[in-house]
Amino acid sequence: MKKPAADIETEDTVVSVNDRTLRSFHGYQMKRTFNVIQSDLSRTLKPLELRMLTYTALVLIVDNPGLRQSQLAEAMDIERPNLVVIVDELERRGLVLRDRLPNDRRAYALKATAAGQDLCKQALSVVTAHEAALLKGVSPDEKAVALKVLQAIEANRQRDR
Amino acid sequence: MKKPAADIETEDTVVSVNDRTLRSFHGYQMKRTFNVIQSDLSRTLKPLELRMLTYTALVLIVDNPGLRQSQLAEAMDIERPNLVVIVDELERRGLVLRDRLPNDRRAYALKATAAGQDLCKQALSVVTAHEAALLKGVSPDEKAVALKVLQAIEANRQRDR
DNA sequence: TATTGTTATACTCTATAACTATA
DNA sequence: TATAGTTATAGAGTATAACAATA
Repeated sequence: MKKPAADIETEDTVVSVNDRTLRSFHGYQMKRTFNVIQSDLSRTLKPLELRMLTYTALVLIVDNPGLRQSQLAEAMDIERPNLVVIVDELERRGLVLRDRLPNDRRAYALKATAAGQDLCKQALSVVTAHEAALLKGVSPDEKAVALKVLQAIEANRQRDR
Repeated sequence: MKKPAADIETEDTVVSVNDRTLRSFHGYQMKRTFNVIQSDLSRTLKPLELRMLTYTALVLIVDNPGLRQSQLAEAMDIERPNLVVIVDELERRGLVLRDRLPNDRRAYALKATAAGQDLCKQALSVVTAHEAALLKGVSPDEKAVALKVLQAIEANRQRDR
């Protein structure tokens, strides 16, 4: 069983890593937490044969029919080339369709099939339950503040300098 | 220039992705935010030839001399095999040493060299400045709540089920 | 037997350049 | 020329099994 990083106990010493330096290094906690979310969510979605990326893409397509791939990539904050294989996978499984836009034959209008909508609904329910479990003991107010901080960090992103 | 995911504007439509489903999917925002931290931090550390993982390992070794590799891996929440190459890199650059423990010849006691301590100090200062920039507009209270939430998520981790 | 560090390996995610077809 | 999607590719992070040395 793993122990929290704050104090690592060994048979004869206690190594405190939660000191001056790392207390101020939020990236450290962010990474640990993201690891937890990523691995727990992967396990949660595994029975549905979805990963975090394919799940996110599916939800976005279901909720935004007609979305272009480049819009979807932007919404997911990934590069367009990396989205191609994700949409490929969803399309191969019959969950989404690539329709051509009538007015711009370069782009696709992404749409979920009935199967895709169905799987999305199932996935949504297990993910919601999973997140509720992870956020147990956290009040709605605290959740809201945390989300606001995450969004602030994203807004403060330093671009291309 | 990228736009926020909440509303994706195109020439003739506005696709809202910030709806019922994704508002409740915190992993989505976590991932976006972690991407920002990861890529910004990589750029910040690049002049020092450090990455997030090598930086974290170096800080932990500097602050916890004598740490074993398995303890360090646990503190960083990564698997032991993945830590080996990280310590290899730091050792090759003369930043840390692998001393043998006298009472357990299987394990190493990790220690930072003078050069390692020096680089750690430099890295710490650029990372601190970088985090301050990312957290601009966020109050200390909000920061504290966010950190608490992250730690709660980690504590609620679902293991091996 | 169990643990520390290691090797090898596979999979996923990320990032960039260059191509095609359309605009 | 610019944009949408694609291909190819490289790099980084993560996870597991199996091994040697030591406990």
